[in-house]
Amino acid sequence: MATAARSTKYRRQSDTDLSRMEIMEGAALCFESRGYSATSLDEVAARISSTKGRIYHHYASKAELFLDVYRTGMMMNFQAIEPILERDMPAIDRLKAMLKAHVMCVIRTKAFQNVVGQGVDMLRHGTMPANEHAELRQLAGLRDAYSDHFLKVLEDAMADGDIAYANIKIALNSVFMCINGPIVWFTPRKGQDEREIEAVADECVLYAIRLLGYTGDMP
Amino acid sequence: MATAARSTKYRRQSDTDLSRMEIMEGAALCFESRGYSATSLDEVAARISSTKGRIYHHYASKAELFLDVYRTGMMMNFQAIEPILERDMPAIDRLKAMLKAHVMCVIRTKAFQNVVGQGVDMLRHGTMPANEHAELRQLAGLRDAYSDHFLKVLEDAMADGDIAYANIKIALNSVFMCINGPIVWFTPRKGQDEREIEAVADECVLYAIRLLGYTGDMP
DNA sequence: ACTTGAACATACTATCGAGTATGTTGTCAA
DNA sequence: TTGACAACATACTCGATAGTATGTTCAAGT
Repeated sequence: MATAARSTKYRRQSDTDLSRMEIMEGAALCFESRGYSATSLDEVAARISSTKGRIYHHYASKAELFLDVYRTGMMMNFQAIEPILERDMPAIDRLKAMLKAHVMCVIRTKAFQNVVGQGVDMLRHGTMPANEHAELRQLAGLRDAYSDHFLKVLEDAMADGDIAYANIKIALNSVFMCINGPIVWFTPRKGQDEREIEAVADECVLYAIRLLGYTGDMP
Repeated sequence: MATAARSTKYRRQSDTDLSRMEIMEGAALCFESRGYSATSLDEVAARISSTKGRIYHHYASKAELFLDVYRTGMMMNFQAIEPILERDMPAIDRLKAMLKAHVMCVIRTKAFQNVVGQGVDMLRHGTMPANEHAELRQLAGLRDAYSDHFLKVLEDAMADGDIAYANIKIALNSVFMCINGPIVWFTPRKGQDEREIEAVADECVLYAIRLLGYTGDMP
């Protein structure tokens, strides 16, 4: 809806990124609701009122489409927290801001984040075909890098005495479970405006930092 | 390993429950690692050094096997917390005990709990074939009943002033995300004894009740 | 001891979906 | 303007797998 509808049947060469994004959005929704292997490319094509031919014109395989959705989901996450990383503020405040940004991003890009989650445990159990497996590992590296940003803020906030945890890995996992929760249980309501969504996100953030032993209150 | 190995090729009629349990354990592991639809019944059979014929002797379809694993997983959960429900103690203590029991159960029956999770969002998106869908709804009711037990303890503990939350649904979801976390991130180490597992569980419980605003310390 | 049926194993079918081969339409550069 | 190629659509192939049909072994009642 963002771009004017073309009257032509086929789209222009310069629009291939738009085409790929449309495919990815359809794929993300399908993968989210039925899972990677239960989703057929015919379904994905039907969702965007297209055909399998279009998908195979842009992607070499189903796995590559999946990986592109995965990568795009991770990019969205990075873009959400990157501006905060450079800000000069106490670790605890940076942590709060990062959590909030992450949850908002997660809610907005729910389908993509669900695919990211699927990708993570596809790697864990090695279901991907061998040729794409390498790329999957690379993307998992992205995920680790993202996680590390939170790990460092946690360490800093701990050093400042604002939070307290026993095992940082378990703590970080618990935090992520908490702030990724909306991927699983959040269902957007019709006519739900930005304020309501922010309220949900704020509550998630509150629980996440409380979990870390933070006893102050929220802004 | 609990029962002595039979020297006979086929097992006795009275052992059909044992046979079904063995099938379910293999299925749970397969479903956990590759997902429901990516798992073939030949894989499940191979995992228990058997054949598809045996599975179809006990189950009418792949979906029914899945549902039986689901049901069994839920039963394990109920059995874990049921004795605690009858105990006469302050709500906050009951909450702690229930959380601990749940996490321990979840870690011990990881594969089954993963299947429960898959079942939940299979229902949400209606992927199950229509005939088994009714049974899936029934099992979802079991899940809700289980969830309600925690919901009530939360309300009681809130009334006692021991915890504090804004939206109880979001709070409960966050708690479950936290205590179900091990299903996703826990990987059993070789030679890891009961004490170490309990330590992990205790930490999960700590984070879960901290999340609810509890500021006391743990036993 | 023999017969019936439960508990499997083996061999087959039918369908679905990933991938391919080929056809069609329109864009754009020269 | 035209021809080459990008952007698809259509029509197929082929392997994997859910489900079935049938064969085999043994346990237990009589």
